[in-house]
Amino acid sequence: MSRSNPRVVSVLERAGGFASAQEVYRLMQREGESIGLTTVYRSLQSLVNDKIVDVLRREDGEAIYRLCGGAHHHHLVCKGCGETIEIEGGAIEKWAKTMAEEFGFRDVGHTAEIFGLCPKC
Amino acid sequence: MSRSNPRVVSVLERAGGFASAQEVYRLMQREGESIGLTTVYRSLQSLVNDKIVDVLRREDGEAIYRLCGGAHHHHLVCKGCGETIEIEGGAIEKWAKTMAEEFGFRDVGHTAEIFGLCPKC
DNA sequence: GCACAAATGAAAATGATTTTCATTTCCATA
DNA sequence: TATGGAAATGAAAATCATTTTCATTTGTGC
Repeated sequence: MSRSNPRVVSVLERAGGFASAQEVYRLMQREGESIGLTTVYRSLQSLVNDKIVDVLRREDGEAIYRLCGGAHHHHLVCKGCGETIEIEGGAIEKWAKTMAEEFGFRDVGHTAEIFGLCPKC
Repeated sequence: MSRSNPRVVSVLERAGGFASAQEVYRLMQREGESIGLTTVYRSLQSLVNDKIVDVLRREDGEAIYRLCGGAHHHHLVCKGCGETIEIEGGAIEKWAKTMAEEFGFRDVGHTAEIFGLCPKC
């Protein structure tokens, strides 16, 4: 079994928000780190098992990972040009917690994104 | 462009809850319906466009579909067993509107989902 | 019947993820 | 310092859902 790889953690830290396995791999390549795609996948799985990393899914089904506990934010995405603005969740955090409690859910995370046309488009 | 296929709708009705494209296909085969996998995918996409069908993702990334009332709602999804509860957005609707206005976005929609472990898992 | 657009589906392509398997790296102990 | 085995690694192949291609079929109005 492969161990949680500190180099992968480091990349996730620098990536800030979410990153897919493929993105982590590409980033490490670009930075001259020598690592195989297989190892990236195994490290991420291991990190998820250890609850160091959170996994969820993009709209297209690709798995995306982020460090747990790190401050998280949401996105305002332009349908026209793709510009993305990071925004605060505000009321959402409370909403998620309330809903989860109401239905007895534990170990809870959430996603929320807003999309529309930005002023330029 | 392919049209929303009533035979696919019918299968989703009989399936009750969620079904993946592959499952819909297998079900139709088993029932002697002559249909191609490609057509199943196209029909489901079309149904999603028309907001007749809801799509979300299994833990493994496979897309699953089900008929939905059409009313705008959000999901509370169990990471363990996949059980899904439809919940009200409440504060989110206002949050999305506020954020969009703040940045001058028009024509705005949003997604929000909560995931965690349900009481049984 | 005829032409033309839409629908269909088989097969190939795509892309993420997993598996296989041979090799390399670690590490404890002789 | 050897050495033997366990864990880690990664290249390449396999898997599997989904999409694309493209040739054929179906339906509809004239």
